[in-house]
Amino acid sequence: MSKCESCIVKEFNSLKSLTRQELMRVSACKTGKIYKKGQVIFEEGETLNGVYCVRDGVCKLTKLSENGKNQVVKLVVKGGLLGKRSLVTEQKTNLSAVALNDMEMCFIPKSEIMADLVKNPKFTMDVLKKMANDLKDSDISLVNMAQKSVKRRMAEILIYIYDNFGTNADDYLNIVISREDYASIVGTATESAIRILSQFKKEGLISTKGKQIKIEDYGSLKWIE
Amino acid sequence: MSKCESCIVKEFNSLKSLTRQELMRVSACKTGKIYKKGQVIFEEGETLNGVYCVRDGVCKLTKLSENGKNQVVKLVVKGGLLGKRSLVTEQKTNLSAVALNDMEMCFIPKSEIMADLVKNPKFTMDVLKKMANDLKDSDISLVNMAQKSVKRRMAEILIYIYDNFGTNADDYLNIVISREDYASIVGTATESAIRILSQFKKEGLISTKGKQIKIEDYGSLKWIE
DNA sequence: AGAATTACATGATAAATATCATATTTTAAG
DNA sequence: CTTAAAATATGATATTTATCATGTAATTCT
Repeated sequence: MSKCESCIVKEFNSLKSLTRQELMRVSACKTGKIYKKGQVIFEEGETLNGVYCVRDGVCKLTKLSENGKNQVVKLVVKGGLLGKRSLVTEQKTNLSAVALNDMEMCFIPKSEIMADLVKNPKFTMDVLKKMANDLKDSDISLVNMAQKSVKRRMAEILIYIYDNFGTNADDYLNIVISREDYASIVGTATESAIRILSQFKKEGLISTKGKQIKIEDYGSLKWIE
Repeated sequence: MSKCESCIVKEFNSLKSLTRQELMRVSACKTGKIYKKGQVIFEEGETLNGVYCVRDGVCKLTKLSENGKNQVVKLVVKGGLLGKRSLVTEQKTNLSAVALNDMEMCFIPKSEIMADLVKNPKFTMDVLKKMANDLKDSDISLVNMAQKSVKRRMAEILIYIYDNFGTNADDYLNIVISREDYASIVGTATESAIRILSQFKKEGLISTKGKQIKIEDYGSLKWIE
């Protein structure tokens, strides 16, 4: 397993603000973990005793609603850090994490990283900034959810995935998820999600191959409605 | 104007984690501000050069949606601190703040408080924790917005206001806001908000006197649907 | 106090979305 | 490879919510 000091993945998260010395210490105590598609990384209500650093793959962060449906709150890819909030607040996690494809992660015990959080102001400030940004994103999501139509939200998540996670060689979106997941991101019934994707297909905005989706008309999708 | 060192309001926010010395410095440079009902404290996109500490009154934090409607993201009362995010990220604010009734606030210049944020780990950790909690609340709001009916959301905001901000001597909710604001909190059309409140009234769950609302049947409201 | 503005209320109707039913296709398991 | 299970698709219908219209009550202004 590669050492934290030389790991490029950390460039995308707060760990980059640690000193070389701190990184070596973290590296020594981290453990690598592999998760298969569909596997639960942690469950809402669990006590996390560390943070997870995503080296490869994608996972969804979900929250259970009172009506029993799971809502996807965020997608996390390479470089993402899971469990920041629980690290800071000492509370049980309020989200579940589930692998959307095969994943490779590093687990860093809380005890190790907490010391740095208190002692290294650069690291603390970086975590603080990341958290502030998450909060901003969350506000945006809230407004989208409250004010936009399901069709619009679906178009936006497709654009979001395209912009942030890119496409493979055949131009299909890199992130491949079920219609049920799309429904749970957008906050609608699975059938409604399917219907809207079918409609997009008929209108030539997207095309599909199995679960894979290709964006055919970015502009129209972006400015839909 | 009272000194920060002896101000009880700060007990509700991160300022309580400052040392006596730091508080005296903050106190020396803070300015008091009065806002009338309906007055804009700051507007989305503005550069904030400090944080606001709410001494009295209530304000709403809103975000403009692309469709031109304002969405209320949060209500802030005595003890609340506005502008934390902008302080930390050095970005322009992503929310507007509008007074819902007459307010009394203290404004603390950024320059003064930033030094403490970097030097005082206890203060930094406290801001971090507050931010983490805001994030958790935001996730909950997102799920509510995505998965619950307008009626349910309306019931919940009434319960929320009752639980968090209390009632006056006549048992009417302390926070008095227009139906339009209710609509913008719940994320619905003003007419729909009005209709639902009328329905609640018919069902004996609430009663009203002008804009004031009294919760008559907390239990039924809480478990509605 | 009276006029004007704004907020509240409610009906009628349209549009969006959910739910239930039932095929069909795709994927996974043996 | 075959079969069972799961995911996708689509119709029919019900429910929820938005929009438009119009009237009444409450506030504000002068």
